[in-house]
Amino acid sequence: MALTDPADRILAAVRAIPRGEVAGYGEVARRAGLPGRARWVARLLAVSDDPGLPWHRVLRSDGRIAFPAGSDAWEEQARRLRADGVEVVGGRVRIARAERSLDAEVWGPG
DNA sequence: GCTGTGACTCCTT
DNA sequence: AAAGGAGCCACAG
Repeated sequence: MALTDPADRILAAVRAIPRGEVAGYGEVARRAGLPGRARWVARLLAVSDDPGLPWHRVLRSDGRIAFPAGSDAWEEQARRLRADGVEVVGGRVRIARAERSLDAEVWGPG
């Protein structure tokens, strides 16, 4: 019954994020087989006391840190990400690319 | 059991 | 790029 618990699957999905990479809350939820439960992912990370949990690799869907900019938690997450080799600029991770705007792809300077 | 809240996400201005 | 609004789910009062 270990991995049958949704919470365990979510935490497992977070631990599965390789060092140097990041994932969105919604993405983690999807990987755990729980689409639409991004908020639950966030809450689990908040209450989890597992020191080995790479919670800092989980970002918002737009590639930004979910904490208020400048807060202690925000600072620590940015620091941990840089320690992972992830480039953080202005609270945003360099990799994440919002390709949610299909119009820009079709009508923009494509 | 209803209400407010939040480490969320998507769509529309 | 940014802001407003609706939808969403788990939890505390």
